Amino acid sequence: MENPSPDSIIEALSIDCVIFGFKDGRLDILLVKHAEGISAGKWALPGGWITYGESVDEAAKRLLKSLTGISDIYLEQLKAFGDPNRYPLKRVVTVAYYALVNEESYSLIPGFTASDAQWFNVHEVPELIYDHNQILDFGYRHLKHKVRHEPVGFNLLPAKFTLLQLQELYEAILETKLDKSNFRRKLGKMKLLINCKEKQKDVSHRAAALYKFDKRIYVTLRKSGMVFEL
Amino acid sequence: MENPSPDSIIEALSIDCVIFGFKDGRLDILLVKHAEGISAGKWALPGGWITYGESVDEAAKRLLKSLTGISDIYLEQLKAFGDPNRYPLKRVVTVAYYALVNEESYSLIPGFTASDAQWFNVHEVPELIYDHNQILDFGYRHLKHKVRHEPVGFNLLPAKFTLLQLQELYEAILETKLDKSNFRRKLGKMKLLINCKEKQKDVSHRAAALYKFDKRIYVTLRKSGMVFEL
DNA sequence: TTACTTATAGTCAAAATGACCATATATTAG
DNA sequence: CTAATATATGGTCATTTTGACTATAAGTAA
Repeated sequence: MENPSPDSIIEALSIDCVIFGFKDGRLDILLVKHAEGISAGKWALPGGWITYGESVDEAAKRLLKSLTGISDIYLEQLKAFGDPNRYPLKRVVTVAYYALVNEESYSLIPGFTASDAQWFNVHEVPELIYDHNQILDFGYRHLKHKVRHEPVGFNLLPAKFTLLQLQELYEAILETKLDKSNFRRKLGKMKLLINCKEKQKDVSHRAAALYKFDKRIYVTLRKSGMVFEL
Repeated sequence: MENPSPDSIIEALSIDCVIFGFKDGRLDILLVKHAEGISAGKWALPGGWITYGESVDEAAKRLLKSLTGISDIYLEQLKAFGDPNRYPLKRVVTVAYYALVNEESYSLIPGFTASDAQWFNVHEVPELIYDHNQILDFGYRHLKHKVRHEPVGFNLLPAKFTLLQLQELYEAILETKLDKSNFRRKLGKMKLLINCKEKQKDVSHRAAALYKFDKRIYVTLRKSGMVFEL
């Protein structure tokens, strides 16, 4: 049994990406509108086919870039979805990825198989094709869980951020209100943040200090786990 | 493009299971010895092919049962492994599952494509076929992480167990020593355990109380997450 | 009876948490 | 210039949780 050529697709396998963005205190999700095929005109998670020449991880990166213009971001496998009837035309198992991006850093470029690419508030998502709403739900639950045990949330912020922005991010993901003072104290003790010695600009109130996170500690905490009970 | 018949296999997709067991304070992993094919005589994770008629989850259950005789256990998807060269003959993406079983409750029955099925101490695993050592490593790391945030460890114990057994389980998984008194206090406050009002039997020392876990609280803690820092 | 093993309960200082309060520093309306 | 109003930043304090120990109880085995 020989493999087809490296750039022909594996019929039974696809990729779908659940991409979270954050802006103005709202958690968003990136969707594309299909331009062709049986799902033309409908909203969907960005995705596509895996080819013989690339790993599944590489396919996810490639597809995300070609559909939205986004590259070099936090992208991690979520789960394979393998119900026999999830895709109408034939049997396709899809490997879902989830990604965290700083929404402001990217301008969306719909790829040539997508007629549109747009951010949606995670609570105002339209009906999606196939089982994509299910995949999205799974991804959101996963993010909620993960953010409490690993410092992944930082991928959603710009490189330099204020403590309030960070707090609002956690509030948006976890859907709770947090005490400002206690939040700061907890982060202080984690030693995860480095004060940039800079101030916020163009705000109509006292400017907050800007922070970035310490990559060394970040890696340690991702491996060892942490507790972010709030 | 039509699908083949429901019981023919999807060429590009397989399943592999990382199955953890626990006995006498040791964490074990279940391996099978292949009886046929290019990997005959070598140890591997239990696995096989997915057919067109079943979901990926169903395939995992079916394969685990046919290879080892084990059914009705905690089985959850781990991750898809999709390196283009992971399988020598053709391009195959495998979906790995991990399972937790009480080793004493099952007698292993090697299926007809396996010549042997055996428990190995998780730290004394032989060289496995393909990328199975990698998959196993990933599964072990996953378990270590998960056990601290969800009460999944209980699936590795018999229905009724002593607090010392539970502690030894955590010690084996996390590779640490824990303080007995503090461990009990922490568990007491979680309200996860129910005292069976029975005593251990046939031990040559003071008999310990037997506990089972409260399924209601168990489900709550699995959803909401918990903190089991030790 | 004594040694040995594990069970189970309790102590106590240190650290962390949760619910507050107080003050500082900036902008803007009047 | 002054007051109103945003947000920043730091602090208090009672309560809870942790970590490191100590002490006693209840069995078996020699």
